[in-house]
Amino acid sequence: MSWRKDEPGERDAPRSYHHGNLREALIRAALELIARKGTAGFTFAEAARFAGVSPAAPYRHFRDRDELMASVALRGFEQFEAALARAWDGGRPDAFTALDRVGKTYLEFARGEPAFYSAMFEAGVPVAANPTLREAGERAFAVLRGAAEAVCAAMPATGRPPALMVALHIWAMAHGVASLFGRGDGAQRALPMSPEELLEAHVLVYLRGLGVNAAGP
Amino acid sequence: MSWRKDEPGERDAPRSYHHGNLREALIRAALELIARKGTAGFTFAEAARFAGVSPAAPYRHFRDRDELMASVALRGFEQFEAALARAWDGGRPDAFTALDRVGKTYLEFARGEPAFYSAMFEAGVPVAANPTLREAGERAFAVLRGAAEAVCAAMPATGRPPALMVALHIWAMAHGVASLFGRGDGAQRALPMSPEELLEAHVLVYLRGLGVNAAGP
DNA sequence: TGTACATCAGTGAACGCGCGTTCACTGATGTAC
DNA sequence: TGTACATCAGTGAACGCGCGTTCACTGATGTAC
Repeated sequence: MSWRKDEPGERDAPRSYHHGNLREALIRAALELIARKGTAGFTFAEAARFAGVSPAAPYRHFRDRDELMASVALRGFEQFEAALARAWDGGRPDAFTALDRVGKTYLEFARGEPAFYSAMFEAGVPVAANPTLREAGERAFAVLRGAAEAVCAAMPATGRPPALMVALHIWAMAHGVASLFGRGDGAQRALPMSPEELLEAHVLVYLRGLGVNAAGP
Repeated sequence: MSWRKDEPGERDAPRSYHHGNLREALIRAALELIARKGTAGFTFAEAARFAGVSPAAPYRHFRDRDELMASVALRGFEQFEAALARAWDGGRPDAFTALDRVGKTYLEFARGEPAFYSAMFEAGVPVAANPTLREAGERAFAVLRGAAEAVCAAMPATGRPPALMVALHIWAMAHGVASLFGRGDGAQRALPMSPEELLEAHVLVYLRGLGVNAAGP
């Protein structure tokens, strides 16, 4: 058609016959379309249109829509891991302060990246069946696992709960609050407090139940 | 075509020109199709085919696919409420035993009724924007709220947490564990314990954190 | 009890549309010499 | 430095398909008298 794109959002380089980085552009197109219309209302053809290429072009990079979707989820897990690791920051200045940051980051990701979040947790992408995806998910979980280990290490040695269980509980709390109350879109419920406050209180009660004094020395 | 249906699953009455209860049949068809292929892979036309009627027939009962989807979610909330209320059973023989049953029932529903669960929580149905749906969701939540109140009533009057917060926390724990680990389909992660055990331990630690001795007298 | 009529649930044929997918192609890029 | 060639990313036209939606219709049901 022309040298210009049909859609905005891809201004990085002047288009030539070769796109340059269509694979990336398609992932970003998918993200944008999922954010706009949910995981259901997003098609391979539309992603191509959004990226400004012919409907046949995506086939050079993805076998089908599902593979593109899986790539979005993979990218999501990678960014999720990075965000959580940044928040954890080696457990500085102490495990409880850092854990609180991790919780807030979890909620922030769910709200700020609803497309990633949907692709990772709600779109029915078969994470367990895809080794690359599963490992990316496990790397993200490993951050929570590390945090749980630090929390457990702060407990008296007798009666320490298994760190893995604590990590799974932390994950469930963050995921539960994020899914139910912390999405950007309309799935909001009226709440007497913010999701952040709700999660913070939840973790505090939980840690107290473990026998930890999270308020610090 | 013939007197027989194209698909099994609808044998209740011998079909005549009038279906008899097409509205019900369409909801059940939607459930079956969602269970098979997820919320995305289910169409209005296919639901009609599954119910054994022409593609125009559903328009007598639902404005469009979204309205059918919302009806599925509504039915889901109703059944969810009923199941939770049955499990709670007025808090007998004591709040903690009953709460444990409620948690197990939450997980059982998520696993046993994945189509309802998806429609209610993952399909992007705008629950908050639809009064009927929202109220049905609130009635289901009210069961958890009642359980939380009973748990709080078992605490010493000084330092009782707000029952609403406790209810939201219970919801988040159950929902988090169910969503992450307790779905029937492939979204399973390898776990060192069953979702039921994980949730039970989670609630126990949480209650201990509230200062409650859930092990009973 | 029987007949006439209004109602309305479901029919079936038709339509336009966008999607997924394929194909032979073409233009840009990189590399060997 | 320049030329020839291989590679391959993206084109654009084409297709079959199923979906959503509409329409005038028809058969079943219920009700008034």
